[in-house]
Amino acid sequence: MNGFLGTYTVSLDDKGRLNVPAKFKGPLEQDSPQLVICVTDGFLTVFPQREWAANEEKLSHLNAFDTEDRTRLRKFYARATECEIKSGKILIPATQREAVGLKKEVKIVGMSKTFELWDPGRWEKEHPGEPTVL
Amino acid sequence: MNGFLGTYTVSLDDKGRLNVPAKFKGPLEQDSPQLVICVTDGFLTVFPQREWAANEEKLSHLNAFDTEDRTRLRKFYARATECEIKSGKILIPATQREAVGLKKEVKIVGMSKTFELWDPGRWEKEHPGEPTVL
DNA sequence: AGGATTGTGTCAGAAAGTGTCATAAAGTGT
DNA sequence: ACACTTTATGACACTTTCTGACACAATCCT
Repeated sequence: MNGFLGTYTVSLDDKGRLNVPAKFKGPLEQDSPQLVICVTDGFLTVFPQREWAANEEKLSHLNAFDTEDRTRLRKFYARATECEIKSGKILIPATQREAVGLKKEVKIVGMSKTFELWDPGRWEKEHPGEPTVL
Repeated sequence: MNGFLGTYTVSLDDKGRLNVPAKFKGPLEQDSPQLVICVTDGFLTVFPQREWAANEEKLSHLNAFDTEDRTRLRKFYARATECEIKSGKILIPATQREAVGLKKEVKIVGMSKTFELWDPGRWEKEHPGEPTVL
């Protein structure tokens, strides 16, 4: 498996659940249904559990008693949520949806180890003419 | 489990009890209902029992006869209280609520091993534009 | 002791999250 | 091009979680 590749357009259902494309479903479900969704600059980044842990590892040198370090940790942790694929769908918490303006339609963009969720409008604005592949 | 993640807005009930979000409840209750709440710079830090013990361990090398070390120890111990989750709620002592200006609404901010409680006003002032995730 | 304050358990209604299924659409093999 | 399989969508019923409120217990104060 080569990681998450391609750009899809999928829909959220009435409760804000993402219909995960079959190609992403496999890797996610067999590894572990757990994942972490993090608000980045105007879009959401989805980390499979293992990948999140790897990133967290990189912060382990920071000192939770130091005010500045704590601020950095907060940036990381405060914007994240733990989620799960259930019945092939991922519920994106309402607040995260709102934070990046997700409505009914969502662009899913593979980034190998992780993938991103974009509002199609914002995606087009920041990546004009980018084809939707797959 | 990835520890405490995300930013929530929850309410205190009429007696000042924090309604703990379900995602935080599990870890807290299964580990042990005991926890320690500590006044930090303008907000409260909540340590699950085990995490408190781990931090205490780290401070054990400090010298109780050294003036500076004593000051640091005091910061840690004098501002802390032992609390408990009961019926899924944590009673925040009135003095701690007042110390950091908590009113009806509270921001809960996950910090992995611990989590923080902020007055929304102060949170927004110190973290402008930070999304409320979850 | 009496009254006030603070702490605790519980519950009902509202809101949010979850499982499942029928239909529609897309992809596959012959 | 056809029949068949897989995948995506939308809808519905159901469950869990959150909130605010109430009643009662414990504690403090004079």
